[in-house]
Amino acid sequence: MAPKVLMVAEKPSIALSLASALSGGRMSTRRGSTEVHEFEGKFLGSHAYFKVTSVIGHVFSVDFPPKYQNWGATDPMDLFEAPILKAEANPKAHISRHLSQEARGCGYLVLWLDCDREGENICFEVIECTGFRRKEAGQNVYRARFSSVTEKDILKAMDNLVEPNRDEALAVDARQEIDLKVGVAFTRFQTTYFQGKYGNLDSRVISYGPCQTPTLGFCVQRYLQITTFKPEKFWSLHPYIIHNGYELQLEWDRNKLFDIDVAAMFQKLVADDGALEVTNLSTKEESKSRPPGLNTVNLLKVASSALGFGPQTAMQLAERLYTQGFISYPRTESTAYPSSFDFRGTLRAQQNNPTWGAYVGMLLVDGFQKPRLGTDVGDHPPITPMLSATEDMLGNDSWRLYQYICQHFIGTVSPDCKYVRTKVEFTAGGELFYSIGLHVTAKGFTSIMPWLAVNEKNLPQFTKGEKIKIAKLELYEGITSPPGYLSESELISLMEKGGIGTDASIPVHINNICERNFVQVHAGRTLVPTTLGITLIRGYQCIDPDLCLPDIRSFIEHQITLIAKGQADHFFVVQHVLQQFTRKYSYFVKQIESMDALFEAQFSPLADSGRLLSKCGKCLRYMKYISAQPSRLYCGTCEEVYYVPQNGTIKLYKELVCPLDSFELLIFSMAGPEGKSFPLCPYCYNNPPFEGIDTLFGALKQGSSGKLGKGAGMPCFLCPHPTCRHSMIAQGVCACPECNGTLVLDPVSAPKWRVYCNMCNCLVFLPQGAHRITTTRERCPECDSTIIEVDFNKKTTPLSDGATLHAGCILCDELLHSLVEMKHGKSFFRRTGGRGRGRGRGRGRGRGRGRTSGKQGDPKMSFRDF
DNA sequence: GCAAGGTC
Repeated sequence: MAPKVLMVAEKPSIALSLASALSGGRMSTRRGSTEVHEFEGKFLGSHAYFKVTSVIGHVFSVDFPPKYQNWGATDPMDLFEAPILKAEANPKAHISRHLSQEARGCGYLVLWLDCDREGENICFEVIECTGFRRKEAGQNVYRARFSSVTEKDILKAMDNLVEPNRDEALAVDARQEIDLKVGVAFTRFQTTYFQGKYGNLDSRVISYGPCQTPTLGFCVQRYLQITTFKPEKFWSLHPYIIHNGYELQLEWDRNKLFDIDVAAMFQKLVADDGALEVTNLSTKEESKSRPPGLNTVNLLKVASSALGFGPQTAMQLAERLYTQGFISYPRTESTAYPSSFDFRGTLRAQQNNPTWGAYVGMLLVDGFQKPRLGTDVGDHPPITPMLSATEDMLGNDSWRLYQYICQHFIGTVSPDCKYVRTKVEFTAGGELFYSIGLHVTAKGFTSIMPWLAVNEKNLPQFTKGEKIKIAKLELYEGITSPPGYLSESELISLMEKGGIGTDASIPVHINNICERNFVQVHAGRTLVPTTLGITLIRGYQCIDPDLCLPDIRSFIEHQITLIAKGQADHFFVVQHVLQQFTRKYSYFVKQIESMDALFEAQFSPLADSGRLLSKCGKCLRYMKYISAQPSRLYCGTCEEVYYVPQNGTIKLYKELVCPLDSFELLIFSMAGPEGKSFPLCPYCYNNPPFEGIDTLFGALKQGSSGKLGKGAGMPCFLCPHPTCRHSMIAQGVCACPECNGTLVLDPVSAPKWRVYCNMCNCLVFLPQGAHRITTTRERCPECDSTIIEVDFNKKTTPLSDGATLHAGCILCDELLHSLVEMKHGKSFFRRTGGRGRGRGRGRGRGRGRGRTSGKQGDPKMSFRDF
């Protein structure tokens, strides 16, 4: 039987290209976790059956075991020596299972992962998943090394299969462990230290990372340059002449002087002379080079500085253009085109484009240029257009990015821009002056990239030795000015130079420091650090400047490169680096007070923050509500903090009190018109009073609503208190038709009365405009739902005799049922939570909510006709 | 609630 060969690429697009190239397009494709392309062909000289599939980036990512996940119970110091686990990076994609299934019965595994360290690491993840080399012998693993995804390179790689490089893969393992331990330890420590102390410190997490912190460092460094800048006056001598009808201001050879007396002395010398003598005339042909191919980082810089798109947005737009077939793969470091690149074909695709088709047609006729040599990193070719498009097809934002990519590509194969530069030199009173003229002789690529055009400047004719009267002599007084805030584009350059992040992760790091409220993006996409960002960096500078310098990344990179090159052992390198960071960490902890001194000067203590909101059940004094993230209540008397749900508004709930702990109840309203509102007791929310409540309602902890977030405690709609009128027991109406949850009455939803599910996003509108809707203690004899009482508005009451009061079951009462309307949030079809996590237990007991089947059978069915 | 790196 012909042997089976499994080939695995890093992403679906490469699997497709590979399969197409190797099969000559004769293959069959089936769906799976990722697509699988199958065909027959030759492998190592004999007939073989091929399957080509892919992963989607890394299969695994590292994390700490569960017992280290509890912030309160883990000393961050212990993280350095903690074990680490590899878990599937995207469990929903089931890549591991996919690979193991596809590998079954295969005799050969060929690894086509990207040819960089990360790719090498993924090779071993794939080997792990397929179980190759573990089961029977006779299984062979090969690594294909390809420098581009072209048919030529693919075939060449097939003929030169090698072994995967374990050292390179181990270097990545080392980086993962180091980044995890260092990042998480510092982040947890400084978050818990500062978060608990200051009220107006607006950040849920004060993160630290060997990439994000130096990135922030760059922004703050510029900020400090600006604030510490001392403007200085300077003076410059500018003679004006009128010659052959031109009025000209000449430049001074000394440019500027910072001493007015000396400048004035030169002014006098020149003025006394009164005339300028032309001492030299020179002309030179110069050229401005067309750009090399476009890589990701340069695309991001232009997108930010010229198009106003942040890196994250730019990448999203590029990604979409790529999947729609308008541009080539947008993540590449290379600026050199592969030798086989089809310039003519790529240009031809654009020759009918209404915007630049004419120019492209001209290039095709007159002959286009070979592009400049760029650097070839061996990943992907530069970013180029594929299909021609117009603005109508793409929409404004995509179009602008696409337009740039096209202009850049066409620019790379256009002629250089040629111009003549004329310099005329003068002397007067012993001082030298000059004027420069520019005359473009061939626009070249600047006709397609007009913003790079050379500005023409005409000069009149001069003759050497000629003397020209000075029309006016100006002693210009200027003042030096500080640089502007760091632009995003400058930051990207600095990161690239400092080796901070990669083309794919640079946008993520920038986004991170924005989201953590360390910097803000201002007009012109400049990055302005916040008080928090500045204080953090100044703190690191006080304690251990290494922590925020780019060298911290280069140090790690350098160390793991030793592993990659086989010059050092993985274990010892990790141990050594972690030892260094452990020392840095413990020194940082010891010295944290010097950083805290800076925080004290900028932020106000908890006791001075927030506004009085509700009474503490322990001391019966008012607690303060601190709205800065993470929003929380602070009891100054008990010195206790009670977190509340985030991303919404919180109000006192009619001075009602929790029967369990005497804390005053609050009403939390999620943002948005359909955001639900619910009561909660701050104490119960932080300390769920019923044992097992977190496992019982585990689905909520998973963030079924998204808004409550992980670790959310127990709002009243989850409370099983049998008599409190705010509990789920009292406010629950019936079972959720969508999940295992319970529909509860939104107590403050008047006049748009509604019930919502306490688990998923199911929303049911009750009779609108009613004066009052309340739950009763009665249950429906048919379906066991809670009977609700509706007090209709006098004017709009649907009751025949003008009565306003009506009680009934929303499922079985004909009138109520006809007035009820079901809505969903976005995820109609998604079952959040999932069944069988222990929920349902304890529910339906006592005043069960419609789970017991009445004559209608499954209550879900009754929602069909809503 | 935490890092950085893939890719979607």
